[in-house]
Amino acid sequence: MTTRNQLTRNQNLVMHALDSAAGPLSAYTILDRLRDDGFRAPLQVYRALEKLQEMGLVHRLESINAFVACAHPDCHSHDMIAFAICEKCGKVDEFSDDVVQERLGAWTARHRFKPSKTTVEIRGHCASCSADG
Amino acid sequence: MTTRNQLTRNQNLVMHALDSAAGPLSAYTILDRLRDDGFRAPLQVYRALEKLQEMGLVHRLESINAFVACAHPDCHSHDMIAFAICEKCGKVDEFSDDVVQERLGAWTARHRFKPSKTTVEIRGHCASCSADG
DNA sequence: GCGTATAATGTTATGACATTACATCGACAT
DNA sequence: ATGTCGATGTAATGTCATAACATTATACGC
Repeated sequence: MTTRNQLTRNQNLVMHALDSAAGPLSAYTILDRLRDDGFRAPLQVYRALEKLQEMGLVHRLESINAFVACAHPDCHSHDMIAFAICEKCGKVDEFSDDVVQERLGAWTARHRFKPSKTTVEIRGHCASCSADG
Repeated sequence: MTTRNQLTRNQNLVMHALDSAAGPLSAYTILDRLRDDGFRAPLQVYRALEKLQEMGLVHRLESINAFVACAHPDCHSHDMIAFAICEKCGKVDEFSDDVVQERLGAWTARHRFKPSKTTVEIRGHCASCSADG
């Protein structure tokens, strides 16, 4: 976690907000939670999030416009990360699948498509939430 | 294409706007293009889009907040559809992959996760755009 | 035809998410 | 001290999506 120590104040605050959260947070929710720390404008959050994403410490969930702390020690080891997002409780499971990665890679290679970012997000109900009803 | 004939006026207009477009359109772009046809408010577009998506005639691209006409005669034949989206020219390729579907299905089954919607979107540069530079 | 239930539409306002533009500050090398 | 570069502060604006409520169209049993 060498990168972790080089974070700026704002990046640290945002990272901590995500770490302490049970699930993903929207940028504006993060903003609200950091009001007492001096945050005033969305841009302070978005700028920090951008850097944290570059460092692989945070992921953006495209399908729900929210951000989540990376669950793995170092996410840079995978190109593609998949998410299972519970629409009831908000819990997010992060996983990677080499076969999926391979297949998508095969498609892009075959079509000479140069991928820059791949999104795999499954929304639904997690085990405990679908048990509830 | 039986469903196609049962579309309402608004649904028809939105469908036609997407059909005539080279690539995906945002809801507000659709709205602008339908001003002359009497469209005034975003909701007219969003309501039509919602129905068209239910019928499988239109897909929403989560990662770019845009909508695209389905490329296949009947998309209901697949649970999961993947998209390759060119960030330069906007071209979208739609495909499905049984192996990917299988693997994601295996993961959700193993974790007793009940999926409702799955998003697979690859952003990058298409063949012709990456050739350009 | 007539009443009625249901779906679709029109309109205004508002909520939610994200970026542009520009000024300032701090660390650091020259 | 000064130029440079990255981070920050702030206001304004742009973009995407839905809530709430009134009205109109359509289908269907009688």
